[in-house]
Amino acid sequence: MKFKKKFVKKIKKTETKKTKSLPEEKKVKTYSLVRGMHDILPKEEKYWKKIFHVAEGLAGFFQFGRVETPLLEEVGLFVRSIGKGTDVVDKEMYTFEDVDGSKVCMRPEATASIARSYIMNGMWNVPQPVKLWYWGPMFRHDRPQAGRYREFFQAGFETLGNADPAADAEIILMTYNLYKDLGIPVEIHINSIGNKEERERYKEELTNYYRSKRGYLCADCKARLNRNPLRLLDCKESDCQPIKEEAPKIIDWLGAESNAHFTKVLEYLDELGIPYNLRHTLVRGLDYYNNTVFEVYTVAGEGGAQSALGGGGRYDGLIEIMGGRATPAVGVALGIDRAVLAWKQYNEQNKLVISGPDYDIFFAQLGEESKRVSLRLLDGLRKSGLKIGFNLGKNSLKNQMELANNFKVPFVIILGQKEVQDKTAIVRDMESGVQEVVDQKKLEAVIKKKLGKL
RNA sequence: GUGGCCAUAGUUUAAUGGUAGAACUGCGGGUUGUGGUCCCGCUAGCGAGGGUUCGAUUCCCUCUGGUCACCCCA
Repeated sequence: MKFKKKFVKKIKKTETKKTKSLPEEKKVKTYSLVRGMHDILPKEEKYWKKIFHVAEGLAGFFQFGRVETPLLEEVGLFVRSIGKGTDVVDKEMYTFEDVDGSKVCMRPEATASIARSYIMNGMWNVPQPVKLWYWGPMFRHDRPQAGRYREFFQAGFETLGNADPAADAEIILMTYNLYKDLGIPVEIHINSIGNKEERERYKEELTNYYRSKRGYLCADCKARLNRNPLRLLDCKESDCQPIKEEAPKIIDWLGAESNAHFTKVLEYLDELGIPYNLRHTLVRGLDYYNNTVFEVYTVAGEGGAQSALGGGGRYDGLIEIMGGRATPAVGVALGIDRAVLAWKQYNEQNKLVISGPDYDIFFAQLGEESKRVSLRLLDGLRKSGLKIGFNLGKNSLKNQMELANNFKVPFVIILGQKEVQDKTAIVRDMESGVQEVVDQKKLEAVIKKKLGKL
């Protein structure tokens, strides 16, 4: 990191020098990011690493195998699964022609790829259910905002081949635990949208209801009435709220089977002590969902439109639509960028610091001779498990002490000419300033003892 | 995709129709074997293009990017 920074600086310096010395020369072009793309810098890494670690741990315990599907897929895969008429497919896909003329796109989500993989790899021939999880970048050409990027990371858990409500509960439990373990306060919103027939009947009912109120609707809602009636329930226009309140609820249109499934899911959640909000206006934007749908929202931060951290539900029809055997499935997709954002906001609000000192100790070297053996000594300590800070680019001890101080390490190893000769090293206690000469062979043991790691 | 707001060093910012000052960070120094404070120095900037003007960082337009709301979603 230090090295990289320096290196960049150097390059920049020579560039500006060049342009300055040649007055008529054009300026060196600088690059900006492609819209909606962003760098994830080392500074952020502790958040990403921790989230990945927790997700991986959950996947491990609940026996989800990691699957890595390609970033590039056939366009048709998503058109078929997510559905024509959805924004994701119609407006937001990065679609282009491959070199051979075939139409491909950057995946906007992973569930369709998982379904494809399940079918292609004949996963119905292994003991069911098949539980898979993933972590990787997705691409949607949406208008960027804080917490909404065109390249963004999602993690997801998918259970294929299990129709039991317990599978739904397991997925929701994992979702809830992920944020709970991180310390991000969240709430789960849940609803059931029944099966296709129930939904169609409900849509009709809803449309009829809204038609009767047509005169009182906002312009957006009038458009939604024809285009995507379920979206009427999402309207935030204050004039439409009373109409929304009175609107028929999908839950009242569920058949016995769907109802029983949903009831069981809720029973599981009660048993698990997971708080949830029944939200009858919750309908998800992708076509493949049925029965259970849920979303997870952070209650940290300003709220804002980007407070949805993830969402998922059941998609019992998807595998069949995609050409496989009828296979019930349930899953969740979690927005990692948003989790990072929410977590950072939450920590800031509550003045929490998530990392301790960067290193256990700092290694300082002084003089040519010492520098030469330093790397060797450091490498010797590599397997000790100690986190050691060092900077062989610095030559003055003063500078290195300053660094050690910035890193807030409790101890510094000092290796000078004299110590090289004697095959010793100095261990300095930064708190008290007390120094001790230690045989190089005993260095690891002495430090570990001081750090209480033995 | 629609609309509003914004754009000065790495970061946070100041001022100005005559090309910019500061703080923090970074690098170096305060006699080359010792940190936290203090002092000094150095590096580094007007997002891009066009227009108005004798002259634009400043005014206007376009683009780009950010941000917010909508749409939608993670």
